[in-house]
Amino acid sequence: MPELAEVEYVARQMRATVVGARIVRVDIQWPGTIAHPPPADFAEQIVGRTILGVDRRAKVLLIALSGDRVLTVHRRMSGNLELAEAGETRIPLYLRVTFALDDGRAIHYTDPRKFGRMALWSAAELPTALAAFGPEPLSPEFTAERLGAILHGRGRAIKALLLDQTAIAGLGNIYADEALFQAMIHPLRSADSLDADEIRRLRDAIVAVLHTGIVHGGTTFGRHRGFFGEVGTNLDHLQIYQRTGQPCVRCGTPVARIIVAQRGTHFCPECQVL
DNA sequence: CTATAAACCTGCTGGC
DNA sequence: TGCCAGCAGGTTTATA
Repeated sequence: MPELAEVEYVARQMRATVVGARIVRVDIQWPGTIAHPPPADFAEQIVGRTILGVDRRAKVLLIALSGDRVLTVHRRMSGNLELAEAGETRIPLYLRVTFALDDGRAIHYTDPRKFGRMALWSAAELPTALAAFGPEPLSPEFTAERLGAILHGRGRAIKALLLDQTAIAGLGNIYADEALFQAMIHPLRSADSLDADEIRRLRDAIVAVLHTGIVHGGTTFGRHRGFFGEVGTNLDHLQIYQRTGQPCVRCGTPVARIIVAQRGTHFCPECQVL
């Protein structure tokens, strides 16, 4: 599923390939994808604008357009952005939105489950649209001290807090499980029960698993694809997620699975004790 | 503040 | 072999 690492990887690919191109047509195959403004206005307000940059906040892709507009894309569960080269006429399965570029190429947004959402904002509106997110885990401000302040006084399970986008931005089910395993912390531990050493380990583990994910083009467990349609290979580097019953890579104990915050949660009962 | 559930969707898996 | 219930999970909204 597209979490921070998957979105960041595609943002970098797009930055290198479509910045400078002008969008000459927007076709909306499934209007439900467009959250704001109404689909007809969305298309009309984008046509003619040039892509100036591509960035990311949390799991949201930010495409800066000329005229002080920003196109936001949240892929949710199954959305993908893929480049179609000039002359490519094949229409991909589950196509929801198409952005035709002035050089004949196109950006295809596919999304089988239709959970993903796009919106167009003025540069002035953008901060409000993104206001609820917590700190970026890959930014310099995400120190052990900062994480400690986030956990302080919170009685929730640490895994539930890691998934809370207003606490920390960008972690999803895969990388939350991986970070907790690497830091050797049980997912049901109360957030404010972590000591200073555990907080430091968790901070370092979060940064490490995200960097690993980005380097390998993201985790393709379900449908994630890169901008060129390629699969991410980070699945080969996961140590705990979806390994229920298999031996723990650290101690050999079978990996356990429980439900935390309504999510399948994988951990080693020997390395991660309550 | 916290927990829980439902809703949004559809492909896929497992049980019978 | 074929059918179908149930699962998967990011986010929002509602309820307790």
